[in-house]
Amino acid sequence: MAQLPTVDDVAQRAGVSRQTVSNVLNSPEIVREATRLRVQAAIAELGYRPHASARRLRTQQSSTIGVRLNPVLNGISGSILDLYLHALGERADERGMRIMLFTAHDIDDEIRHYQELRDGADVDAIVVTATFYDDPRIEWLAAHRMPFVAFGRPWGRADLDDPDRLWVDVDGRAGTRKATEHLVKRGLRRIGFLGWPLGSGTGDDRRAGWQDAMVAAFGSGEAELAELSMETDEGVRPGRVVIEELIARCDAAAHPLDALVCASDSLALGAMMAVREAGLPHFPIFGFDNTPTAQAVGLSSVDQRLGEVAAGTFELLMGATGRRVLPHGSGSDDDPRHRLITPQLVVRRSSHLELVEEAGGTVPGNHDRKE
Amino acid sequence: MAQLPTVDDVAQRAGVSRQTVSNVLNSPEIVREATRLRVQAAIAELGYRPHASARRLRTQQSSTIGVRLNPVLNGISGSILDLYLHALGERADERGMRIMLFTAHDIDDEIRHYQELRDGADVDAIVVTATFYDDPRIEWLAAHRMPFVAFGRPWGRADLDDPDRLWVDVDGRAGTRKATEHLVKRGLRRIGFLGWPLGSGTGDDRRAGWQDAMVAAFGSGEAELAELSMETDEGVRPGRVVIEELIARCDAAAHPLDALVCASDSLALGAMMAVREAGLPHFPIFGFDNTPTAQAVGLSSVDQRLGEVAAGTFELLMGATGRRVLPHGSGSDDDPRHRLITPQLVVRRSSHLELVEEAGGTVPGNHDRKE
DNA sequence: GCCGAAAGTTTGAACGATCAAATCTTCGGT
DNA sequence: ACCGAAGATTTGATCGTTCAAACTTTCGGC
Repeated sequence: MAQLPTVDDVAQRAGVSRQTVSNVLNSPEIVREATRLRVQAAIAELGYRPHASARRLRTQQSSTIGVRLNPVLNGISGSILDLYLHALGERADERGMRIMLFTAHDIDDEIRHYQELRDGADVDAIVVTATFYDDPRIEWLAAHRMPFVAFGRPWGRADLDDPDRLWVDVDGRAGTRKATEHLVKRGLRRIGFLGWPLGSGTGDDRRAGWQDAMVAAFGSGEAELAELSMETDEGVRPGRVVIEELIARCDAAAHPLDALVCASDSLALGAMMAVREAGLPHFPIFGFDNTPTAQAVGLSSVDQRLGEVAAGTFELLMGATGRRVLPHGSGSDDDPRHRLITPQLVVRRSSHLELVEEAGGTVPGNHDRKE
Repeated sequence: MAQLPTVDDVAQRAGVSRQTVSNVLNSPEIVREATRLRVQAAIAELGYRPHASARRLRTQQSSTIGVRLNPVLNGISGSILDLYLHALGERADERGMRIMLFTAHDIDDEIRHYQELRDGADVDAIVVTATFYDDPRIEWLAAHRMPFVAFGRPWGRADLDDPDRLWVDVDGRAGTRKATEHLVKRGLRRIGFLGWPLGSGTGDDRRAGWQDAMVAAFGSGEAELAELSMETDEGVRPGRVVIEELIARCDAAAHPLDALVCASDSLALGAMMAVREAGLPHFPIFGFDNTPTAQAVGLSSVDQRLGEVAAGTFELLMGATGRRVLPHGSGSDDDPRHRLITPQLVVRRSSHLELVEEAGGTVPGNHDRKE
């Protein structure tokens, strides 16, 4: 058999017509059982598989979603998008969807790709990541009625509930609150926060969670909160530098720092190095993102549960169990247009460089504890 | 304009026929200049873009390659496949190609996906990663005459030069040799190697590079090589445990260890922790893979140059400058069927936890040095 | 036993492009 | 001015599938 079998081959074999074969595949319930079984047998015998491009041409659907593969910016945390991608891939498989990747050098380039993918009927929907205030990509997608989901809230926009703006995101505030509460429960009092400069939606959100917990537990006032927190740029080095200042400041105030919650694993790693240098081997630290690095060095962190995020992405695009992408702007009113995932603590034994105290097993299992 | 424009719309606008429009797009040289300009103007005015699925149906080509997105196994080093994917994406864009991702739970599942992608004409070729001895995926692809490139040599096979087996890989041996030579040049004598258990092609290859350099520089014999090297499973913890033994062993022999070359960044990170515990703050260590983690903690490493690997992948699939995938088994005899990329050292100042000695700049630039 | 509706199946057309062959133009040579 | 070949353009068919409408069969009710 030189050629791949087509519907006609199957039809001939089963003694029915093209369309009946097509029906067996797409709406089996309207075909009489006897015929259906005969056709299915023929399909199996010939090893027939529908030709995806032909189907797409006819249905104008690709069963494919497009995702931009962002350039690796920040060493450590860049990988969370990769983890999301992995999770998306698995969920896509369950729904019979595919993922098409593309790279772009800037936003305009990305929009150019959207257009190509749309016009070529290559994708049914787009997943937009790393969204920002007044994102032109969102405007473009909405204007062209292209189905999409954003990973990341439309920070600062009034239209959080705009039915045209589907989004999934991680509730960072709940995450840092959980981390802080965990430290409070362990009897710690002076819990600091190391975050990013004010103004980034995500960063402010994570700081708010720490603040919530501190106010609830100790009724901390503005002054104390300011004394216990610092802001700096993302990265290991900035984290290390700034945390020294914070420790010094608290020591000077005669209320030494007890523990630390950070806005990212990078910052936390820097802080971890600084506290070790400062001779505080058991200083508890929480990172955020639960990156492979955190796992490797035994840093406690907040896991974003990207599997849930990916599942939410498809729910928004295709409904709870649907097998095709819903048109842009549809969706029932009782179904919210977004998903906010609550992250999970991953507590690694001493909340910092744990390995030092461990017994020397050769192939240790996973000691992470989730809560 | 409700519908997207088609070739017919453009043809009508330009006062020519369908086929002429098609020719302008696919073989412009056979169209008279005047006509070509008229058609191009019409294309621009209407914003026409060819419908990818229709083209695929007719040409039986998808301009898409399939890549399996492997599950994140080992925390740190898993990301090198992601980096490769990024690089592939950029090269694909240059060639007008797309990348389709898929996930699979095991090898059989992966082959099932191959079949689907092939039968649906979804992809023109497959990129296979993490290949191993007598890989059934390779057999399947070759048997079904599906074009493919493997990232990773067919270790242990006699058919390294089988024209049916296209592969790209990184010359790990050259990488560890370079790293070792670098340490030799810095005046170090007792340079150890921390690798994986014998029998893994990649691991043995990396060990061989270290051995090459040690023999060339010092004429090291079997005994010394054995004394200076250890094997263990991949991971931070195993690395840390084993390196303590190695240090102790060398101290006992009255020839303390001076430096270390490792088969992975994970092992190197473990080693880094161990030597710091042992009170050796300036002990030079080289990792392998140049992962984000290595970058973050200032670990010297060997960069695989995945951009080059990705470029090689497309050269093998499509020729030096081609825009379409070559059929399986084609390719001229003078063009080798593989690419072996020489990696690059990334020397971070002291070849280990550098941050400690640095001045406290707030937003430091990239201090990595490549050689 | 006939009628009509419902269920099941088939037929022709279409999706939007390219291939192969047919037709029309151009143009140099005699 | 005519011929033939090369160059440029058009026409009909086709890729494999699904849609829409036409057609055939089944079956309950009177």
